[in-house]
Amino acid sequence: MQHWLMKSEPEVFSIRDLAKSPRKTTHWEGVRNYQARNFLRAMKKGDRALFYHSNAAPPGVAGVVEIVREAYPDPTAWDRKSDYHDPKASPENPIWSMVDVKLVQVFPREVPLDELRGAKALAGMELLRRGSRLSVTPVTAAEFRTIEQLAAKRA
DNA sequence: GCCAACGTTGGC
DNA sequence: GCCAACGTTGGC
Repeated sequence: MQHWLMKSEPEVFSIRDLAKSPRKTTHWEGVRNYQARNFLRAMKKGDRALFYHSNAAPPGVAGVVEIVREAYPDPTAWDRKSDYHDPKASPENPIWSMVDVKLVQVFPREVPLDELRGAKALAGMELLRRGSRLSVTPVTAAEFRTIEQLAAKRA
């Protein structure tokens, strides 16, 4: 099983929105970066991902989701009314992919970014690299476990 | 709201 | 293929 981290701006879609969604499942649409898209395509059913709140105060990891459907075309790419519209995409040439994710757990507390930065075990995390902006990144099993443990701890 | 870092676009 | 200009991300 692989592990991942997926960013979402809570003002756009938060982990609470996911908890309120039918079957606690959503389409992870709108990824418009090739590297992030390729990570989406590498995801396997049953993989787990950390749900990260970006552009938040404070930003941090809010919980865990599971990949319940592997990559398939993202129809918002050729929807001219969508914020994620890409004029180069079409049903014949979808370009962009999405997966479906299901909520596994809302952490009892969010693990804020500064706490991630303070954890020695996370020193190599892609998310923490200076200038890192990728919205989907792989995470090692050890990093994933470390963050779960931080979430279970009192601040 | 600012701005550093990064990705993309397009002229040449 | 280079690279300047531009747009976006996301922490602060």
